[in-house]
Amino acid sequence: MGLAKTEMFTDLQNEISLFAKVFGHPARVAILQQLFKIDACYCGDLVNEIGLAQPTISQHLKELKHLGLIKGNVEGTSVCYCINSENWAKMKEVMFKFLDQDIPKVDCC
Amino acid sequence: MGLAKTEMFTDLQNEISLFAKVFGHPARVAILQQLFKIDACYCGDLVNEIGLAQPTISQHLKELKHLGLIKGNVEGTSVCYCINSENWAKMKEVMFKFLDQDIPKVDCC
DNA sequence: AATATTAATCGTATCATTGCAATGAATTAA
DNA sequence: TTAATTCATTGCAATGATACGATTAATATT
Repeated sequence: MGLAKTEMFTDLQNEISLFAKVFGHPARVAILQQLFKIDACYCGDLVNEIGLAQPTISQHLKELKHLGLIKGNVEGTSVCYCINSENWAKMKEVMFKFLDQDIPKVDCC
Repeated sequence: MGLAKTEMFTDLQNEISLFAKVFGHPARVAILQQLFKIDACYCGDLVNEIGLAQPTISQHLKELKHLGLIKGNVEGTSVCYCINSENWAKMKEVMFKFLDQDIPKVDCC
């Protein structure tokens, strides 16, 4: 069906999967890495840096913005993007807790 | 096109996105949480715990196994799954480095 | 005003993902 | 041997994701 049955999972499980999903494409990973590398970045710079078409980059930026991980600031005809520090920290906490669980001592396999 | 152009990204970017993609579904998050909670877990237990059909769970398990994050051990007619500690640690290191980047002091927005 | 620049949106083609019924494979129990 | 149990695999239908050309919207420049 291509549709995750979110109603049968906990809020935390859905939250983790939503964050993970947005990192599940190399273009969005590349965008975020670039935003970390240089403090502010214009959409056009990302189009040049990454080899995808402008509408494609714009769409990926939209998803990152929708999840609150980046902010966009209109400056004339161009738009400056940057990491949303507060939300990134919140996301990091959620993901760290999930990834950093204690691995069981007993190994069944 | 529904197809990520992996060739235009770095190995690290592709690796991060592959790990993230597998966490991008709440069922797989739930499976992993259960495997952390109880040391060993049979496929049937997961089908009961999570409300999805057996073939669906089996498919999610296959993806987790394919990425090396879990191991499966056949015991008679049932199969016991558990976390692959070594690979989980490797994955954690990669994801931590990505998530834990220094947030730029300068905020453009 | 006319043009140029930048980025968002729309529409669409294509491939991926999800979910499950049906079936098959392997082992165990009777 | 037959039946039951457990899980993997197959095949299909439905939905989601990706990419981009064409267009639109907004601002800046001339």
